[in-house]
Amino acid sequence: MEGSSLRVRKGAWTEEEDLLLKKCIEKYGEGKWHQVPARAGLNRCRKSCRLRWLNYLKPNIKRGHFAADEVDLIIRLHNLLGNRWSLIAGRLPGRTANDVKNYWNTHLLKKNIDTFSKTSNPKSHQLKPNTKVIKPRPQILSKRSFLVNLDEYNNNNNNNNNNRAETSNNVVLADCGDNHGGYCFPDHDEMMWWENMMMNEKEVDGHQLQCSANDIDQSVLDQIMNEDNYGNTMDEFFLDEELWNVFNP
DNA sequence: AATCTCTTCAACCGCCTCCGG
DNA sequence: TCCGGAGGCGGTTGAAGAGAT
Repeated sequence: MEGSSLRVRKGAWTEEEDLLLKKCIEKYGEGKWHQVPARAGLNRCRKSCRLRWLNYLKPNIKRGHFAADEVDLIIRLHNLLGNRWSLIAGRLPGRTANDVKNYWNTHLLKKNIDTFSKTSNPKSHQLKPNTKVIKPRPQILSKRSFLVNLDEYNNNNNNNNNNRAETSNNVVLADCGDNHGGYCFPDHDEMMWWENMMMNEKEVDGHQLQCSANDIDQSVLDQIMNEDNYGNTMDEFFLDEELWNVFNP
């Protein structure tokens, strides 16, 4: 059992340990966490190293107060996704899942509880008591299975109406996370996609997932299929009922 | 000044999923 | 098919600092 060894150090990290870890990641890159403690000369378990890097040492991590627009986004995404902190954090550049979770628990959770008990202002961005949180089912696809299934999916649509753009299938999202080495939607497309989804909150609450297949440009799909890196690790695909069935016959 | 209480957030823990042997 | 190891995630804890009494 990890962390049960008496020899493994726990607790707050020292500057020296941070430095060792940083140098190790710079030299060998992220990943292979089981090798990191030995490589870095650290008396820490792999999980501790990974966490320290992802939540604290990694470059571009944004520290300090959450801006109003970030808070707004967190509230909206939490409405949609529930406690899927890594997904939410993935839409907030520089913020980690731990940061978002902590912020929610310390700042927003209390607010929501207060809001529930005092008011039901429809214009409020606070969680509505009866909001049904969408919990999309994650599907992990390797490059191979993604391409096969995508092919099947397109064939089905082509058979039906010969025009993907007219399909009613709804793709929910492709989570690329930040560190998976997999495909990410280009910023603009991704932003538009999320904006689109969140602008349609009413239907989302009614469980109709929002991004139809024609919202994802063919060029984006082409890029997925040509992306060499895609699928070496895995990305999650969240699918609506119909598309889920296509991918899981 | 001392003590108590509250808040924050870094870090840990346990669980789940995937992959490779 | 099974099993163990690795990566990753969400929930929880506890130390440290801030504020109140």
